[in-house]
Amino acid sequence: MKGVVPTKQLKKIAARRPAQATAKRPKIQDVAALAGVSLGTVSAVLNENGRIGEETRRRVQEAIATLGYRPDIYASNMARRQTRVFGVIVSNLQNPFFAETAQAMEDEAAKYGYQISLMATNFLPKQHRDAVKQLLGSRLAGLAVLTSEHDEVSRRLVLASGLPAVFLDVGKPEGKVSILRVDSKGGMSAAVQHLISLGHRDFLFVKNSQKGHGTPLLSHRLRDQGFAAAIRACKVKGVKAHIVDVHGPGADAGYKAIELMYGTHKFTAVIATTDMVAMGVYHGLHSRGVQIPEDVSVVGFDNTYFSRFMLPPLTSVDVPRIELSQLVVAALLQDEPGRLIDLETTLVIRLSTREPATVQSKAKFSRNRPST
Amino acid sequence: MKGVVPTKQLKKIAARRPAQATAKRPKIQDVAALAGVSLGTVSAVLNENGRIGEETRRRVQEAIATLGYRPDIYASNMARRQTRVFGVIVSNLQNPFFAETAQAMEDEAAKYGYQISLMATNFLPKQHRDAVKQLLGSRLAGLAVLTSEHDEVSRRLVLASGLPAVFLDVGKPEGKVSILRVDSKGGMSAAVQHLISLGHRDFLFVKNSQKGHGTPLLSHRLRDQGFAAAIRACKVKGVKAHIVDVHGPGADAGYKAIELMYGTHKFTAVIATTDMVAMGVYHGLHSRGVQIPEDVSVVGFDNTYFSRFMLPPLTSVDVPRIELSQLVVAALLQDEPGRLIDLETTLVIRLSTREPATVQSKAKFSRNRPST
DNA sequence: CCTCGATGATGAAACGTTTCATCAAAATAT
DNA sequence: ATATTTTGATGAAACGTTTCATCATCGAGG
Repeated sequence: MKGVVPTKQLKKIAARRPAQATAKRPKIQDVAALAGVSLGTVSAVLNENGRIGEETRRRVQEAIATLGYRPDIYASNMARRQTRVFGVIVSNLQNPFFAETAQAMEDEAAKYGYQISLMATNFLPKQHRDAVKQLLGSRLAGLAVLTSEHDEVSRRLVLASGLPAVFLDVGKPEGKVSILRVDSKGGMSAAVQHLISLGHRDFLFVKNSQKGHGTPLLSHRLRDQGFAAAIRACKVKGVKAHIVDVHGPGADAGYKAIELMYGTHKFTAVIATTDMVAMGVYHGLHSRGVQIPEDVSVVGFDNTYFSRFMLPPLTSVDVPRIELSQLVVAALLQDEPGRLIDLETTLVIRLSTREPATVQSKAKFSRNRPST
Repeated sequence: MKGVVPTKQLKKIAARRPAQATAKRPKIQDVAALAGVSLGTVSAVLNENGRIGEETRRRVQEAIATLGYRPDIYASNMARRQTRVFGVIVSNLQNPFFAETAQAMEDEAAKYGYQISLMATNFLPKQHRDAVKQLLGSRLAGLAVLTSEHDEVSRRLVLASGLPAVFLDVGKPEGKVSILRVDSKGGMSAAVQHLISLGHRDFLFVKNSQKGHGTPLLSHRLRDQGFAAAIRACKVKGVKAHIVDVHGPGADAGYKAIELMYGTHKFTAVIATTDMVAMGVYHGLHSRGVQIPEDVSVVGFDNTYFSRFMLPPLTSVDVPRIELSQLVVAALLQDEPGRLIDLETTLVIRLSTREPATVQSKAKFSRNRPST
């Protein structure tokens, strides 16, 4: 609130802001005139529809080039009653996974001349619904809901809009709504297998569901289920798992989880539902003097850019952002009945996982540490 | 490239995509009819310009409410020949500082009914220029260039456009271009003072300028200068500083910097030009068995959300994102001659800094560490 | 030579706003 | 009572595209 100009006054300015006398840009008319053709022809060339003769096309393109003409997307959108914008809803740009995904979506959409309108829900059901409403009200070409905390109301809004849409993880394809199913189960399974093969038997799984006001939100449900399934499916004797669910922003949740569980419960390996959560877990363990991976192994989920730089580098389940965005954009573009889209995950093993202490003592690993 | 539908085919679809038969929404006409007034009156009410009688305004607003009318921004933009969108250029969404700043900008702009069009340059001069061109070509209401790698060409493009703009750190106010000067000098000075008062004398400063093809880019120049100035200004005897400049993405650069300097140069404290870089520094030091802060202290710059969760939590210079976005948005809205805008920074002290080893041995600190 | 279909090109109408010159009515001054 | 100003409301024109029914041309088939 230190701004020089009070908010209220700015609001007035914002509303009245006069139309800028922009340096005038060429319009289709100009192109048409220069090329010696009609309006409609130029439009046809631009949009590659209709039939255009070879020679005409060349002339038009030449005219476009010499004038440096670029179509006015607002006029275009208005005439077509349909924008070239995909709405993208994410939970939280703070989380690098979403930041990276948003970036990937933008790049991918740009390939086809589409733009992205990005909204963050910050895990608040109200913001989520508002975002959906606002986006639906703006003539989008498609909507990608990349949060896993859905609410029924907004789901139905989207469905009713008839807009091509992609939801993450939750629900069934219906109308034009496709479901992108990240193979969380497979990822979790790989993580559990990996830890078990190292000799771990006592697990702590840290969930981070975000509680809405009324309905509990379904965030990361597939991951939770995947973990449970992996534990169940495991043939090895003596495997035990504690599950703890903490609310709040990712990293803080991880910290709290350790606060809650460490000391009172036995575990040699932690699986976090998110790299962010894993970060908090690191912090929690570290502040209790627990060494990773000597004392406790940790696995994350997302494989964000940062996981490489955590200390020690984090073993994490990779959710490929690039491919994800390709699949989503393709689905939105095609504008066909909703279907199920599957996305594979892979476990990336780094230094945060190794044999548990008991096993370790036999192997006698020792880390490169300076004599103090 | 695993998408089910080949890119080429998608491009065709993308171009031809038929106008969606959207559930038709009320237009101004409908509102006018219901309220029993004319088009222009409704428009006047909506934009709070012109003179409207009390009673009329009420009726119109009622009609708007009952119809659930929301103006079509595309038609509006077209008629006004001016959008309510601010262009925002950042370096890299991977970097949490930019992600958080982008979020803050979006929130702030939304308060005034404005939107954000976000572009990332990934430190590539070509992308930077392309972004500027594209944004300038789209009837923006203003442009914020929040990267510090400017290039002269795009600076002039912006200037020539006559658009209200804000640049970060570099250059002089001119035309409608304001300069937002983050007090990097003050921040650096605080960081250096802090370290010196702890007893440090041998510094390593890690720059991360991004080299363009032709011209070297000016990223973080103020921070570099701030560091140099702080060292120079310091009255204490025996202060020495090494400066190393590494290119590439932040965290990787930090790692490389340590690779280059550790062992061959003497330093007890590292100041990184960025939290991201600091992260890489952590990694580099750690992999050489160097303890933070026992052996080497580290200071970052930005104070991103993550710095709290690094191990140990990172001492960092805070650049307040919220206030930054308020200042920028205010400047863009006002649309007045460019001026100099100052933004304060503050040093946030966490656990990554303490007395250097020699001093420390006297004090006999010891960390809470479990007996292995 | 005539007809027909295919191919190319045309331009008027529509999209949903904002703007602005103009008008009507009411309030005020003369 | 008349002239003048103020206030409030009007609606046509413009914004820059896309769309689509229509027209012109040409080559082929009869």
